Amino acid sequence: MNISFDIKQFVEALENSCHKVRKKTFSKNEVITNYIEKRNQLCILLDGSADLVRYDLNGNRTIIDHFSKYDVFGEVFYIVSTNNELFVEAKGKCEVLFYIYDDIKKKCKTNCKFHETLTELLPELILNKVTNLNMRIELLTKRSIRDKLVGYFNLISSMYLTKSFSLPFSLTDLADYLSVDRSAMMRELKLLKDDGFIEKTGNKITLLYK
Amino acid sequence: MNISFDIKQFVEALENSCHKVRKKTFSKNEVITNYIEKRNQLCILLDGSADLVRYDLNGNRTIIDHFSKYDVFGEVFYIVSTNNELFVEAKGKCEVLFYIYDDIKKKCKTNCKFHETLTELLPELILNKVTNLNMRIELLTKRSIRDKLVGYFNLISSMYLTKSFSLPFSLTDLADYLSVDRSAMMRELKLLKDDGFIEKTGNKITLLYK
DNA sequence: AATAATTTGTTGCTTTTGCAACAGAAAAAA
DNA sequence: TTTTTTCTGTTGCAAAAGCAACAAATTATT
Repeated sequence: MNISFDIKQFVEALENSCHKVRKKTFSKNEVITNYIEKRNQLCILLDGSADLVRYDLNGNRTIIDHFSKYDVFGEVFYIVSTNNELFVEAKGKCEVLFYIYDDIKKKCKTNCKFHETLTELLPELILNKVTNLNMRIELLTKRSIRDKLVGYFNLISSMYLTKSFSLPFSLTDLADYLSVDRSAMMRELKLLKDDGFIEKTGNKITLLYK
Repeated sequence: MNISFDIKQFVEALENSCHKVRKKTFSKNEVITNYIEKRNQLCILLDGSADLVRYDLNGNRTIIDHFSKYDVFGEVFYIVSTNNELFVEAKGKCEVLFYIYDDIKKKCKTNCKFHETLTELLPELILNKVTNLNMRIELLTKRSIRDKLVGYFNLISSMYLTKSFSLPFSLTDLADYLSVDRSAMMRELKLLKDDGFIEKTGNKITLLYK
């Protein structure tokens, strides 16, 4: 996305701020943070990729959100309801910046550059988030697995500006992201292939339509 | 929600701003606005209720979002992709404020009170939006109609702080909101009733569990 | 390099959901 | 008030999705 430059500014300002910011490194499958009521943490993924995951009472795993470089997450962006364990897990080596959001409102006495950058960039940062959430909702409201898959492929395709791409997810994770049964999704992928809509080798997809 | 006071401030500042703000009234079923690429309009619903609606290629109607007093909407919160007609329709008499977002960034020369209030309140406004979107996603990721219904009821119940409430939707609209077939939803509602989980008279629901 | 763990691909069977159609109730319009 | 329109409630049947189980392939770990 074209906000990466702004984010760099933001991160720099945050790191040089008068407030306490923690930076930490994680390796694959480690839990980066879990969402706790009222804490209002704001995290920035400086490097790597991670998933926001929930397990429901039936043991179904859902990938609520997928984060890559410079994405933001934390309770700031999510009201935590007690009956859902939410946590962010690293998909590989990750570098993460932690910050408590509430401090942003309390103006520091020295009126540092940090607050200036923050108030300027935060809305844009969050709007970017909103856009992602809306795209997600658009996918989830599709009525069939096929429509979800095609919708997702179109999204990736228009993001990378190519009809041929590797999925940023494993197929198992993609099913959890689209909130469908994995084997049913595999079946549908095969049908899409048989019907000549896509080509598929491993998790490399080529769109043949339009 | 507890942001209504802040929104009032916001609206006041907006109306007295140095920029062009349009206010307009709509009656039931009128189209308040449709989402147009790159316009970046920001709207505030001053009174009434309205739905953000999409019709897909198969003619399925989906209620993407439901707005009530002081909710914000517009392209600012949505990247418009060409293959989806998105519009907001009034569910009854509505009063709406229109504003073009891009003007917010361009600081006016006179450094008016408006910009101050705006930069202060906007992040909070949008965060509120994010929270709603996340709740929506949580509902949509539920794997069955029953889970979606129960999830939705729990939400309403905890919002109104009562186990007995009238649905803010017609049942037809609720199905579109949960993105499921209406008759299948009706069937599931009946099963929930038969299983003793809920009581239902018209669109008044009472939760019997917990 | 060998072993263990995870992911992919497939399938038969069951359950859930969607579709279509219709009658009655309720709400809106004339 | 009467008529028209929309919404609710129901059902049989068809289609889609979920579940479970397993082998093959791929990827990590030792």
